[in-house]
Amino acid sequence: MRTSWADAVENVATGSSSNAGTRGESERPSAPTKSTYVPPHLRNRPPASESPAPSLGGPSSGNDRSGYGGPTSGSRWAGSRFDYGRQGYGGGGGRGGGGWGGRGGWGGRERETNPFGNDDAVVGTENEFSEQENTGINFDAYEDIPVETSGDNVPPPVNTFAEIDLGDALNLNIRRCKYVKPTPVQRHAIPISLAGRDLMACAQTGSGKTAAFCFPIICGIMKGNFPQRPRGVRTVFPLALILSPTRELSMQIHEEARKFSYQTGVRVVVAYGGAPINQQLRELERGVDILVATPGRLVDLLERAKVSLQMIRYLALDEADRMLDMGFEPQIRKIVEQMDMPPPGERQTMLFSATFPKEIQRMASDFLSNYIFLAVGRVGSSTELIVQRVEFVPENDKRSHLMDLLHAQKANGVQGKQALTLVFVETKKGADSLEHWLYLNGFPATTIHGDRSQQERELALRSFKSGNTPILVATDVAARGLDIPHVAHVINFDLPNDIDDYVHRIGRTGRAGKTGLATAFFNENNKSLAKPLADLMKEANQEVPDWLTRFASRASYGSKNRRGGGRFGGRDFRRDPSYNRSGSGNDYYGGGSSSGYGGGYGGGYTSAWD
DNA sequence: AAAAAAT
Repeated sequence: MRTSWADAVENVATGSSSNAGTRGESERPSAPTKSTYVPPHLRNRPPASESPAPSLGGPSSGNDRSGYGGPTSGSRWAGSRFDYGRQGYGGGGGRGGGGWGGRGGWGGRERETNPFGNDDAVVGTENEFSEQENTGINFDAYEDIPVETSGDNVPPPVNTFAEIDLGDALNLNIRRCKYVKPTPVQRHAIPISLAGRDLMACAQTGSGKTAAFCFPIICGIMKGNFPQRPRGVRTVFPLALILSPTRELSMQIHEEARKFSYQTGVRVVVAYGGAPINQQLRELERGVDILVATPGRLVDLLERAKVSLQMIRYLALDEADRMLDMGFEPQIRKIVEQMDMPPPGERQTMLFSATFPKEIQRMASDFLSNYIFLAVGRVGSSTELIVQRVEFVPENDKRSHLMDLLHAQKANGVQGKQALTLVFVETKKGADSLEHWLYLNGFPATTIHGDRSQQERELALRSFKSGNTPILVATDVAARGLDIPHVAHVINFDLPNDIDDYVHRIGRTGRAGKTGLATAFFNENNKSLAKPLADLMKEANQEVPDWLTRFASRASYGSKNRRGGGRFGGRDFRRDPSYNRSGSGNDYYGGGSSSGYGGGYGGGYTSAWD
């Protein structure tokens, strides 16, 4: 195991007297031991979370679908739940049960862990988990977000969760999550999916889309009557599949989905690379309704015939543009088109993407059936609650400049803890060397990037979230999708080449109703970003320094040729007159660029943030 | 050019 500066620094920060840098995760109090494995998403939980909360829900048997018992008294879903025959060996269900296949759900004596942690502490603790409950949803920022839908017979949006019949169990979890009202993407997407329609949604991270696709899936699985799934074989048959680009994002979706599905009897399992596959296999064999996965690991599982997609009724692709950008298209096509997944029309498919370039359009045509297009405008929080600053910093001055910022930040600490600062750099090597340098200078920093082991990545993220190492140096692995509450300051130590990456990065702050600060170090190497950056800042009512305006006006640094008009990530290309299904390569977004998505963001690309 | 993702 690699010795990490993060470990060393974390120990310093927590006052540990153990030998810096040698104290591995296995020695942490709540860490897994060799005898009892605790999956990543359950580690570091307060002990209270291990037992069901008496105040909410029913007795522990309320999660037990494999027993002989009739409906459990605690669950208001008892009646309907036990009607659809998923509880194994012919319990009280009127449909002559056994439909659960004996291996799904929370079998045997097993108890469902309470994903909310200590329910008694829901109000006003400093517990890091209760802080995460309202993951990044800033409801007030949603009032005037523009939304556009198109397609045949679009179901009308709802204004409250109560208008939708999601069922008592799910409603209770929504309350536990402290969601008071649906976000725009939820208001539109949930009725669409509940109506059984396919959906192509352009929406940003932080718009509440995880719930938007999870609620209908969970609801559908609870209410649905599915054919019996084979048992006694080592292959499992999930009913829903959620694909996402990064491991951390998959973990995060899994954590959220577990909250939404708590005590519904719906079991969510996550599978991603970098973690031992055997533990994930064990989780799968204990039953899975919803599988959350990264593409690589899922392909592995499919090739080993550990997972079959034959029973998939719901497919959700999250951050689809990101997945394409990362070269996952072949794997995604293999999963969706070349394995045993039911074709479009026989499953319900939801495709989420921040942008809508040609490749995504093609994917939408291939994966979706008579879909509804939904575009949600940018979330106000990302631009209005974030103060953006750009400073001209030559390459060689970056470190000392960073030090100045961090010193200033130190003064802003609350409760003896420094405010969380996320520092983005361009390369993995750069991340390590900056972290090392910060460490040498007495700053408690850790780092997250693709060259670190999954264990190190997860440790770094936890350590950052908890405030033990309040400085996180990151590559773009952390740019999108990750929800880290309470990041006070995002520093673009190295600016990205693409304005959308910039937007995603700064979107790590200004979440959950908090204001945020974003500082960027700009120099000659970032010329190409000058114009889009100046435009973006202007539009967000930020102060644009004169020198940046001058850089920007010198324009023509490969002008990005953005289209699509303003506020949306894209538009329904089916509405365009030039669109025809025979597909002559007539590219709505074309702009004459021959470069595809993989060839860098050329003309075929439209930003959600233009 | 870099990053991410299966072993």
